[in-house]
Amino acid sequence: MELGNQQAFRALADPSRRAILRHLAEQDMTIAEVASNFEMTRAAVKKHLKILEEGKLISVETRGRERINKLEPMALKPVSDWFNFFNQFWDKRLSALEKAVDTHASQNNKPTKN
Amino acid sequence: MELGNQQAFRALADPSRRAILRHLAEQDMTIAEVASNFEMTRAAVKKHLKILEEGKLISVETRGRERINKLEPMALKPVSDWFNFFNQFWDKRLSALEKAVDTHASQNNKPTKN
DNA sequence: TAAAAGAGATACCAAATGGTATCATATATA
DNA sequence: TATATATGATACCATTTGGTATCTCTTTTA
Repeated sequence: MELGNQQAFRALADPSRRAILRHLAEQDMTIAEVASNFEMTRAAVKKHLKILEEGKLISVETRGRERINKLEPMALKPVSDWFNFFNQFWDKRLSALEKAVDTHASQNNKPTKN
Repeated sequence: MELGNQQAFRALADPSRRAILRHLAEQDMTIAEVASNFEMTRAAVKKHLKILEEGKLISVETRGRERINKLEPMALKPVSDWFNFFNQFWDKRLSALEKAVDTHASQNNKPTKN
């Protein structure tokens, strides 16, 4: 039943790991390259990468002696979807919009700006 | 700098706490009421509620000897916004829509359905 | 007012977490 | 081939985490 992938939620709980994801959004990186952006040992970074991998938030491609870490953005979608449950509470605007687009409704019930 | 509220991310990392939020989305509850939905002691639930409160995901109103726990859905927005950074990778549709609404653009560049 | 109910506060515990240091292995490269 | 590079694998450590049990405090209520 468990919505949204627990391992992904867990991986996202740590600020260093979220920062790593932002870096990997820019470009694929080896472990050492990722580590160069942090004041942590390479071993610590590798642990974070492992947890990100367990959450399927990144994938790893071995190339020679290097491991290329690559963002897997689709894995974030189920997590993001978990939040959408709460859209009903904090922002009816977007969900109304989605519905409008999906049904090709006109802009009569235009949401209030901002 | 820290985007998206670390305390909220931390609070959301635990499945029990996410379940509590879903329950509180239905209705406000006392600690005992929340606890009745779980196979945990009331003390354990109270700890979870404390962490949710630290992440500002819930607020607490003391009423007599009871503490009414109430969902604060707005606190989820910054977290959800953090994910929107990654929209560019997995879903250009919604972000395009947001922009269209914010700028009052017409439906000329209507995003592809689904 | 005495008893029950709801919650707060500690103290404690096992396991997970985030980190380091060290040694081993595999792969390029001079 | 010898050496430097990139990573893997352990072992270890302090702190946090998720949980229980117990005792106290406050507020209802019989």
